[in-house]
Amino acid sequence: MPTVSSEELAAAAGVNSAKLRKDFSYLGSYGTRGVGYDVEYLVYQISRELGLTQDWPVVIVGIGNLGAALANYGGFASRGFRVAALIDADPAMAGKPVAGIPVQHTDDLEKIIDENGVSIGVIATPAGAAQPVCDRLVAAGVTSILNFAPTVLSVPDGVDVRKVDLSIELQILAFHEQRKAGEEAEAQAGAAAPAERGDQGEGPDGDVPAVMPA
Amino acid sequence: MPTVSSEELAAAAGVNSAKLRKDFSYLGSYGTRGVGYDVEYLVYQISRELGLTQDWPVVIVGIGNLGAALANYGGFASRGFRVAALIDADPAMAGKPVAGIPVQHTDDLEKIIDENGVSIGVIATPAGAAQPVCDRLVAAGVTSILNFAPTVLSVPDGVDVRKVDLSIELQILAFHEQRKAGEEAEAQAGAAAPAERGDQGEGPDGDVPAVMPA
DNA sequence: CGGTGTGAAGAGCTTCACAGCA
DNA sequence: TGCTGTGAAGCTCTTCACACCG
Repeated sequence: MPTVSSEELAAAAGVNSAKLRKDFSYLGSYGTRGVGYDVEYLVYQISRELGLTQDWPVVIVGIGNLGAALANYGGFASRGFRVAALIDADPAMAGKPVAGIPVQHTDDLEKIIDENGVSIGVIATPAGAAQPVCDRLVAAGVTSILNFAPTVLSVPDGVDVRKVDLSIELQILAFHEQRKAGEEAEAQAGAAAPAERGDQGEGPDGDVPAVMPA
Repeated sequence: MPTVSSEELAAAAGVNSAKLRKDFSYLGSYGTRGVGYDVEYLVYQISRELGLTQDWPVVIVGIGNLGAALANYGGFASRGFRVAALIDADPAMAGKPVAGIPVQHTDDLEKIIDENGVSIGVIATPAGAAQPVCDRLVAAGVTSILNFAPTVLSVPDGVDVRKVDLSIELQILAFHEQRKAGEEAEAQAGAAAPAERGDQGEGPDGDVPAVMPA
């Protein structure tokens, strides 16, 4: 498929084609009127804009189950991320390979950051260790942190933190589940069929419907 | 702290106090003018509305690193989730306890769902196994699925799917990181100081700023 | 007086609709 | 003719500002 129209892409993504065209237009005029978008060129332009064509060395601190899962996650490499190092506080872990990368000890954190030119750190430690690890990462020059620990991190200005709470997604599902149950009960009692959202509910976009008074 | 004002909560959450009050008002009028909100009562009301006071049995399918990490994740219990069962296709895993729960074999999936009244399933399998597992979960009565596998699942109407892509958060960080670098270069060349977002970047809300033409 | 609850104004985002180009 | 690129309309979400109440 050498070219694709905004209509096709919009249908695939579940959005309005005008919105898709407007969004693309912010990147430049990469489409051809009467034809559509050249797929290869479009992919390249979007990749470039998102930073996928760059090489981003990252370190993962805290090699428990989650850290190991992240180290093994295949999706990183294809998006320009390179796991430069795995770091853990447990001396017993040191040297052990995880996902083919030997785990290094926390003592060497600063050296590792420096030598690899790392600007993005992933924290997958227990809650208690997160803030100290964060402080050391920042002091060593990391300016973006992805935090999986259930703690709110404080960082100086200029450092970005994103917190991932694995239970939030479950909670959103439970919320919808609860509403489904409520609507069923309502439908039985009442008459009109309740509207149901049919979108593909793609991950992190916080699309919880407004809560109206009962 | 028996009561709290919208101003305090808003500051803690990094949002506007008017928004917070308006949001709360959709749940009912739980505040007291001149005083604020009764903390305990507020917590209860919000918990109830979000479904945290209910018991949600969930099954986790695919007990690799990620599945194990999820099974061990402490945040679930406190939000009303109970890991009813762990399921894996590997016979060698069967019976082995993970997070204190014995892993069961995929063969018994339907029975497990049924006996535990599970309506929420978590898929942490490799990509290839996700759709078949999903189909079986749905056939067995699951109506909400949290998908960690890098695949888009197709499900019948009435079933909610949420897809978590662990690399998306990293990508958002990398995007900001790239912009920081760009802005620095700009600031050196030009004069005006570029605006910088200072919020706590809380997890899944897809707040990527609009991309403007270079 | 202090702080909620909320109508109204404002800002930002989405969709429409069509001019314009291959 | 077909589909992009985009001004303008429409809509939703956010913030303001203040009446009202404990």
